[in-house]
Amino acid sequence: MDVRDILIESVRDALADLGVEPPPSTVQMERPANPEYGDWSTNVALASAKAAGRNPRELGMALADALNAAPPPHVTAVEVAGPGFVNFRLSDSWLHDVLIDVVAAGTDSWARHDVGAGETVMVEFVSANPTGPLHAGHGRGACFGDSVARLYERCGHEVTREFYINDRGTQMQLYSGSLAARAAGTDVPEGGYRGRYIEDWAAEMPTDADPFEWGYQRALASQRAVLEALDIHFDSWFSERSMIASGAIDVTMADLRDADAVYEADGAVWLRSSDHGDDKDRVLVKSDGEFTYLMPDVAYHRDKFSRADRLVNVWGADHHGYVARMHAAMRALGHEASELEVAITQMVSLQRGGEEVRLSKRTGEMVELAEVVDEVGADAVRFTYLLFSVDSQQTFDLDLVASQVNENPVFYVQYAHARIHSIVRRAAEAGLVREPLDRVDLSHLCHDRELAVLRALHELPDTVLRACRERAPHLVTTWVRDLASSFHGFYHDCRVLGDDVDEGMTQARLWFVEAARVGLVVALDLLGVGAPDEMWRDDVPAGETEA
RNA sequence: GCCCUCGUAGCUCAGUCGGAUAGAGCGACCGCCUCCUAAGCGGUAGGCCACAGGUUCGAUUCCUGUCGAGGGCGCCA
Repeated sequence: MDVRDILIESVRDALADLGVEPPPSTVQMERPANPEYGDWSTNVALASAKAAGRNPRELGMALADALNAAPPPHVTAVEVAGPGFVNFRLSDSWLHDVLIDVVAAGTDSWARHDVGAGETVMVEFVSANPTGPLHAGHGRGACFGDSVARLYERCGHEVTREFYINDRGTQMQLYSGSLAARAAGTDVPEGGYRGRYIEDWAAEMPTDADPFEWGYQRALASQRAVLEALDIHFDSWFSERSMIASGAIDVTMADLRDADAVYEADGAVWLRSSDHGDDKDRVLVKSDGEFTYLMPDVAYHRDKFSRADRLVNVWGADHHGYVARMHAAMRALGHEASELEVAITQMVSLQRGGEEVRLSKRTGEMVELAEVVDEVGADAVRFTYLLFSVDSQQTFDLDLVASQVNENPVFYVQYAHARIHSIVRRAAEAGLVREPLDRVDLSHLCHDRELAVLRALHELPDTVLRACRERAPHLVTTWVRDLASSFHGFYHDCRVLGDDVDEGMTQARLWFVEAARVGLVVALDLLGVGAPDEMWRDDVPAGETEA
């Protein structure tokens, strides 16, 4: 049982014994930033004083007295501080229990949850038009979406990753028209695509190929390749065109009519989206008989709901205005808005040498995601995209990330893992075998550096849960940087192996190092970043030290 | 005009489901390798948490307003 739950239980029991009415609905138990305030702290006396009609400080004292009279496991002292915080001091043994939990669970189970059991989630992300390569701006949504999917999986959901392909419509026409024009040496059509890749691909295109189909496959192949390079794999690629053939669009329209959610005006068919929270009604079928982009999109989301309990969409900030209308459409079809969650990623601005690079497929100025991956590597790309909250705009300076390889935070974290592996390897070379955990005396682990690592490990399960709930993978990035920092501190100050290290200490630390490894591996996997066993700088060959 | 996100150290950003002394990296300065990889560790300097009100025992965190940055508000996709 987690120490936090133990403490919360004991607080509840003590409050009941003290006759506190009404009992608090929740008891907050957190680890204070300042060590002066103990290892764990609760504000329950402050929070429930008013309802109980008692003075917070006095209530806190009574609570502390009761708890001190019969201390819960690990607790050495309970004190009251400030306006009525009740602070617990624990022996290091609570952290040794954390180590035991971590290594018992291992990389498969530590920080795994079952809150999502029985719920299927479909994460739809990237969904770029098949009219060109993915650019660096798509990278953020790609890495974010995949990591969110990993978080849902870790929390027990059954997850499908889906890529929606807009394989019909105006943009496709312009794209294939541009390819054909380039191939023929004529001017690209008005509003067409002018990127360099158009020239390259037009040159590649066989003369007898259909520019539409060939161009479609070419773009798709390009996008798929770079996603694979980033270790992002979709379970399904959903074609917009397929919904024409399957009649899904017609069925959707019929459903909307049955729900009295559409009407005709000015020769067009309108969705009554303003009945469901949108600013205004939206056109589904134009007066010329063509669909707007919205109609197939609604049909698509309707289809997704037939395949999953919960939908998560990852959209760029330039699409946030469509959230309300899509929610409205889904409500009209009988779904709750809460079943469709739209995560908005703010824009990525790219710089090269401090100069802004504009991203636009139409003007042709772009930086391909594939170039970025080539320059800095997949791990650095993923880690960099997941460094910050997607609620903030991000500036990605290609030169900086490429040139600062040695200062990149991803290497800092991966290096911690490499150091662990190094210790394990040396131990094996020395013929050292870890004894069964129950025969190892963990009380050796009392160094501040060791305790800091164990405290961090205790937080991972909560961090994962919160990162999933808030769809915020950067919380995991922040956590793993913190763990790496604690571990490097340990590595610097504490030795695992050596003639001058007590045997019992070596045994305890071998298990300790295993626990740290579990934390690193779990977190890096959630980010989709590798955990290498060795890392050698280019200028320092393996086995040598720097001059 | 309306909607969304953001405004925290020189720079890039964490922290914000209300808590007790606001953190990291980079940059600057000063230290640490006879020792499991120095892609490492430690220290110094650097903040009216944009601004003004409000709620609260308590606000960087919640609410309102102002200012600033970016993105949206089509019978375009």
